[in-house]
Amino acid sequence: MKRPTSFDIAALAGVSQATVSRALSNAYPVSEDVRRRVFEAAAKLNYTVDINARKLRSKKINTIAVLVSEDLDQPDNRINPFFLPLIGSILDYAGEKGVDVLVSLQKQSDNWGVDYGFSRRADGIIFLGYRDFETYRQKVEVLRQVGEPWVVFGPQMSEDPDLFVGSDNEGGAHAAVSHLIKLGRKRIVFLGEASERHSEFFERFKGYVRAHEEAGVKVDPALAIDCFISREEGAAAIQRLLDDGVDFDAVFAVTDLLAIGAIQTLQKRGLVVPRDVSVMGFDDLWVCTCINPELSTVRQDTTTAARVLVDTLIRLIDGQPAEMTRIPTQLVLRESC
Amino acid sequence: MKRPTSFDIAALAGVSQATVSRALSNAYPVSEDVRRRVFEAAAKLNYTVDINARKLRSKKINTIAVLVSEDLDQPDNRINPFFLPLIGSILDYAGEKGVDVLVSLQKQSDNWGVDYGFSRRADGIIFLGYRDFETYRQKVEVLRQVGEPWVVFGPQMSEDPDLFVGSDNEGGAHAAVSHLIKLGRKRIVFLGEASERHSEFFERFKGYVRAHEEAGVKVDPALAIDCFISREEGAAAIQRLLDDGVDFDAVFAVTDLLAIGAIQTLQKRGLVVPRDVSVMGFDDLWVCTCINPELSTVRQDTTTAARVLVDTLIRLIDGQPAEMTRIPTQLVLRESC
DNA sequence: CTGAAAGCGCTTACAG
DNA sequence: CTGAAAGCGCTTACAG
Repeated sequence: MKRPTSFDIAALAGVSQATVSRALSNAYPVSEDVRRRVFEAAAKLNYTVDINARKLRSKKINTIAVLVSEDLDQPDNRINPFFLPLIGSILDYAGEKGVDVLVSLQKQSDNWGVDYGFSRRADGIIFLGYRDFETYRQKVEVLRQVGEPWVVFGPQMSEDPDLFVGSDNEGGAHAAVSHLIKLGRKRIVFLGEASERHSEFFERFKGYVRAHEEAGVKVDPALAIDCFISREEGAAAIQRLLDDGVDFDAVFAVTDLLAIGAIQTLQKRGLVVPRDVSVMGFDDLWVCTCINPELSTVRQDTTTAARVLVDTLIRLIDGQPAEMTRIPTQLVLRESC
Repeated sequence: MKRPTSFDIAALAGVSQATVSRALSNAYPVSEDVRRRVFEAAAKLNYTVDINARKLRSKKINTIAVLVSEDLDQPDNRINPFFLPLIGSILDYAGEKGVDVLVSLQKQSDNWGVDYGFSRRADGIIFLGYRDFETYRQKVEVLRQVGEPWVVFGPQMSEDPDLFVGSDNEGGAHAAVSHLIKLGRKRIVFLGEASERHSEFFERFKGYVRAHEEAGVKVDPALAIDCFISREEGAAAIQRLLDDGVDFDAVFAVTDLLAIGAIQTLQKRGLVVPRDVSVMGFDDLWVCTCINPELSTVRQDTTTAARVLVDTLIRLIDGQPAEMTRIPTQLVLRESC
C-alpha cells in the first residue's frame, strides 16, 4: 500500500495541497471548517507528514545528535553509567521540546561527529564522555569552521569558556573534603586523574587542595593517586597504597566507581568503612545505595544538566550567544563517612 | 556560508551533477579519474550529501528507532539499568552496519512510536522495556496495518511468535532454581510478577516450578510473591515475609534489582547471605559485583540480543521473513548462593 | 484565509 | 561510463 501524500489528503478534504500543509503545520491561519476536514482526512488515511521532505524543504532539521564516547574502562556497558540518567533526561527534555534525538556511540577512531552536522542529520551536537577533550581539539576545529553548533558536558576548554556546561567540580570536591576534615580525617587520599588534560578531575583536585588549605591541613603528595576511572583501577590503587604501608584515614574518589573499588579492597583487607577509613565518591550513581556501607558522595544534577545542555544547544542553533553554565552539586551524606 | 550542493562539486570537478552523485554513492561504475576529481572537490568544499534530500529521493531512510519505555520504577534513571548495555550494543552494531539510530523515551501516554514509522523518520522500530506488552496491543495493531516493521525485546506475544526476540527465560530460571535446590534449599521464594501479562516473568516462574517438580520438591504458593520490579518493592516484599513469619531459605528474584532489595532487607534484619538465605537474581547487571556478597544471577546476553534485534529488524524491513530467536542465558555463580 | 507555482538537493531511469 | 531530465513530498513566498 502506497503512503498517502498531502495531495491525497487535499483531494479527500476538498482543498489545495498547500492548504493541507498549512492546516497540518498549525502555524498559519486556516478556517476552522477546513482545518477539521483536513485533520479528518489525515486521520482516515493514516497520514503523517513525510519528515524528510519537510526537512529538505524547510531547511529545519529539528534534530540533535548526542554523541557518546565509548567508555573503554567499562567494556561490558560501553557507556559510563553516569551518563544513563543524563541521556535519559536529555531524551525526556528533547521529547518535551519536540526535537528528535539521534544517539551514536563514537569510538576513538571514528570520524567523530563531523558527519552528523555536515550531512544535515542534526542541527547540533551534544558531546558526552569526552573527558580528555584536548585530544579532540583538531576535530572540533572543523566543526567550528563550518559553524556547526555543539556543546560538551564536563570538561571546560580554555578556548571556549562560553561553551562550558558542567558541574561545580571544585565546589563539590571542596565540600566533600571539608566534610572529611571536619570528621577529623587528616590523611585523605585523592583518587583520580589530577592532570590538566582532564579538567573535570583537575578541578576536583583543586577543591581537595583548597579544603586542606582552609583547614590548615598539609597536602601530602604521596596521597594523590593518578589512575584511570574504573572500579578495577580504584581497587588496584588502594591495594598498592596498603602494600606500600602508606598511612591514610580517608579516600576522596573523583568517581563513585573508583570509590566502590576502593571500598571493596579495603574490606577485603579487613578494614572497616567508615571506622578505619572514610570513603567519599563523586556523581551519585544509583548504585551508591546498593552497596554496604552506602556511599556518601557529591551529587551531579543530571536533570538540570540535560536541560541546560539542550537549551544551550538550541540557543546556539538559533544563532544566539550561549552562556557558560556551572551546575551546583550537592553533598550527599550516607554511611561511608 | 552557504552549504555546497552537488552542483557546486560538479562545477569544481568539471562533470555533471548526476556524475557527482554516482561517484559519491560508490554504487555505480565511474571512471577512476572522475572519481578522484569528485572526491577532491568534495573534500575541498567540506561537502557531504544532504541526508534529507537523499532520503526523500531514494526512499531509503536507513534509520531505525529505538523506543524505550520510561521506567516508572526507576524515577531517577528513567531507563531500567538493564537496558544500558543493550542500548550500547545496539548503537554499536547499528553503527557498524551504517544505520542511524533515533532513540526516544516513551511515556505511557505517548502516541507511542506510531509517529516514527509513519512520518518516515525510521524504517523500523525496536521496542525496549514493554514488559506488559498486552497493554499496547491496540497501538501495535496500527503498525501492523500499515506494514511498519517492528520488533520487541522481552515479552513473547501469542499473535506473533515469529517476532519474538528474548532470552531463554524458562531455561535460565530452571538452571538457577535447580542450583538452589542442589544446594539443599527447599523453601525458595519466587520474587517477581508471575502473571501472564508479563510473559518474561511468567516464563521464569515456569522454570522455577519445573525445577521443583524435577527435584521432587513441592512448590508452596505462599512463597510466590507478586511485586513490582524495583529494589524498594523487593525489599518491602521480603520484609513482609519476615514479619509474617514465613519460613524460607532462599530467594529467586526475577530481576537483580529485586534481589538487591531482598539482600538489603535480609541483612538489615540480621540474616546472613548466603548462610541463612541464598539469593539469586536475573539479568547480570554490572552492579552484581559491587555489592556484598556479590550476587549470583542468570546472565542475559545483551550483546547477542542487540545483534539479533537489529538483524531481525533489518530483515523485516527488507521484506524477508523473520524467525523467532530465543537467546541462551548463562548461570553466573558468585557469593550470594 | 486560500490556491497556483516554484524549488529544497538529491537519485535514478533513459539515452547515448 | 556520462549527461539531461524528471521527480521524491513537502514549505512558503506571491497573489488574490
